[in-house]
Order: sequence, then structure tokens, then C-alpha cells
Amino acid sequence: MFALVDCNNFYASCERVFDPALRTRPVVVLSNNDGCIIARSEEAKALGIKMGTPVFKCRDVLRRYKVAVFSSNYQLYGDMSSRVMMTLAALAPDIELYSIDEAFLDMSSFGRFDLAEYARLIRRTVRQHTGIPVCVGMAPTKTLAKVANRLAKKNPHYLGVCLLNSDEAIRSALAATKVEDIWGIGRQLSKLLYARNINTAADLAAAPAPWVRKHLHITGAKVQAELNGTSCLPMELVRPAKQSICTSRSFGKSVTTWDELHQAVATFAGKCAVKLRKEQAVASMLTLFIGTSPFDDQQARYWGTKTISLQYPTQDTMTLTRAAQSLLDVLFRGGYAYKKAGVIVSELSPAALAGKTLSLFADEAAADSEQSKKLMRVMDGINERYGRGAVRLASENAGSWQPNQDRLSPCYTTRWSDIIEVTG
DNA sequence: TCTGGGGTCCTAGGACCC
DNA sequence: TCTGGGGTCCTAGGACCC
Repeated sequence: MFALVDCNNFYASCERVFDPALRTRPVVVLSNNDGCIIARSEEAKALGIKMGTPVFKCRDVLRRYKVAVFSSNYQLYGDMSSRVMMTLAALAPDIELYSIDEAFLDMSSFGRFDLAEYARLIRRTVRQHTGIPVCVGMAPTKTLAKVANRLAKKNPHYLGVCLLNSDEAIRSALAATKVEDIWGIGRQLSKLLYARNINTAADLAAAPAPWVRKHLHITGAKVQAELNGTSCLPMELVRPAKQSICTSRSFGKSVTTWDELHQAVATFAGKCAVKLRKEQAVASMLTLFIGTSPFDDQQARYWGTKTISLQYPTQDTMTLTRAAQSLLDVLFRGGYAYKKAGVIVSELSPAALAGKTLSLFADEAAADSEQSKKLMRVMDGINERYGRGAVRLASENAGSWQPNQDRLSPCYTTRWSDIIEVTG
């Protein structure tokens, strides 16, 4: 048996934990540039506010119903997430951290427990330790546990727990689930399935396997097998090493000058370098992309992307920044209103192995120098202690490209200065 | 006026090898 | 007239997830 524990309306719930006055108000959380709605409390959902709606399209509703609106505060959500996960890890030994607000638990060794009762215990404990409401779905495969969790969320009388442990329970759960609500079946595949009159999870489970293999490929075949009770997706107890790392942002205002774009690109490359060092990895490739708004029909459009392979695998801020900026020199075209840019580092390998193979060309460095490593350690140490950006490259400048974040809540759990009242 | 960010996996097809 | 068989690697693009 697998359990899927999923936090309810996670970002909205995080904001609520620290402000009881919000408990009776609808709450929404916005995307990075305060552009779209990416999390909604139940009350906000009831107002008809859809996931991903641009804020400017629902401004009236937000105002009329006094909806509490927040910029996204990933420091807060990340910290709340680790509290939830630590609580779960104490309740079940084998846990897979699936996303910021979800975890799978391996329940196979809980045979002598009343699973429904244990699920309720999980729910109570997480609520008590963190203030975050969660739902628990349990079933013989991960995909069925997802189905169960969704039912627990949707039907209030389940009281946040749904256990699928009999053929009968599984059958009726599958019949009550549309194909588009199955984990692994997205928009395109749903369209294909509906066209074949395969409408529910029960229909998909019963569809001819060769047809599924041919049209939904190997991933769809696994989904079908999992719906039929054959577990194909094992627990991943250790997080696999990252294959790529990306830092990208939409700009608060359009950027037209090379200078400002240069600053943004340096900042994104610098953030990638920090993430690389946190991952203890080095990168061999770097990609830069820059572009105009895809929504603005009045302005000329441009989208440029270019990748280079680095001379040697690196995690050095200056090396990566120089590489990104050299790509910008190639990609930049004057006369456009740029709205977005990003840096991706890829071909990652463990930093511990870097430089262990000799360069073919003896006079070229094959890895970051000791000096570079020392400098990066010091930079990271200072920024850890005094806050992000306390020390940085001069080229990483703030500018009008910075995203809007007008409604940011305090970092209640990670920053003293945000919660200490200054009384003079 | 105003539209997110960060990932993974799979497949098809081309280029190339012997 | 008749023109093989069996592979690998790489990349772009599409699909999915949260």
C-alpha cells in the first residue's frame, strides 16, 4: 500500500497559519510577477476564481469579496514544506518527497495497523505540528493513491481520508474519476481519449492494452497498469540528482536596453551558480533565452535562445556569468521590448568528481581553481549569514526588470527581522 | 496597464557506424 | 534486372508533473 499525503491549497494555507484573521476570508496567492493566481483557498475557489487566471481579469471579484491577495513567498512555503515533511517522516519510515506539498509514504509494513485510523492520525498530527491541513489517500499503487487523495479532497464527508483497499472501493473510485483527472493524463491525452469515448478512469483501465501502448506510449501503459492494481512506479526514497537547473523571470517592466538586460542575465546566472553549489554539482553547458511578451500583439516579437558548452565543468559565479553574457551579446537585438529572460545550466555532474580527469590540452584548466572554490565558499557564507545578495558581482544589479512583488507576506519562519516589532 | 517558474521523460527522425 | 541488416547517438519537440 502507498499513501499520498497532499497539503490542501498549500500556499494559501501557509499564509493562513500566521494570520488567524484570514481563516474566514478567501485567500489567493499570485505567481512570481504578481501576474496570475496560482493558489486559492476553498472560499476563493467557490467564488469561481480559476487556477492560472491573470489577476487583471478577476480584479473586480477580488475587490468585491475582500479576497486576501499575496505575492508568492517561496522562503515561507519552502520552510513550511520541510516542517510538514519532517512530521511525515516521523510517522512512516519510507517517504518520497514528491513535490513542495506532497509526499508518498510506503505503507507496506503497516499490515497490522488499521490503515484508515492511521491516515487520520497522520492528518491530525500534521495539522497539530504545522497548522497545515492535509488529505490522505491510500491504495495499492501510487496512481490509485493519487485517485484516492483526490476523492478525499473533493468529498467533505470523507473527512480528508480515502482508503482504497477492496476491489469494490477501487471500482467505484475509478468510475467517479474523469480521465483528465488521472495523474499522468494531461490535456492532449485527454482529448485523444475522449475522442475514443474513453471518459473515466474505469474506461481507461478496461481499454485494450495494445491500443493504450501504441497511442499513450510507455508512460500511458504504466498508468493503465497502475489503475488495474499493478504497481509500476516504485518509491523513490532518495531524490535523484538534478539534470538541469533553471533561473528565469518575467520582468516587472519591459526592458529595452542592452545594459539592463545584461544586469538581469548576470543575476540569473549568479542564482544558477548558487543553486549548483547547493546541489554540489558542476555544469558543462549553459543556455540563455531572452524574449518579448507573447501576449502583446502591438509590439514586435522576438525569441532567442542559445546554448554553449563550457570549457570545463564549473560552479563558479564569474565563469557562468561571463558565459551567459557572451551569449547575450549574440542574442541581443535592439528595438525590442524584452519581457523575459532565463539561464539554464545542464550536463550536470557531481562537484566531487570535477577535475579528476585530466584535460586533453595540458595548458587548459579542467576544473574550477582552488581559489575560485574558496571565494565561492566565502560568498555563500556571507550571503547565508547576512541575507541574499549581501555580497554579489557588480554586474548583478537591481533594475526595473525586477519582478513585481507588491503583496509579500513576512518570512515568519526564516527571518528574525520580519517578525520583530521595532518599537523605537 | 496587467498573463509563473522549474523540472522530467519519451519519441521520432536524422546522422552516423560496421 | 538485381541494391542489407543491425546498431548507436544526438537533438528537437511534445507531453506530462507540481
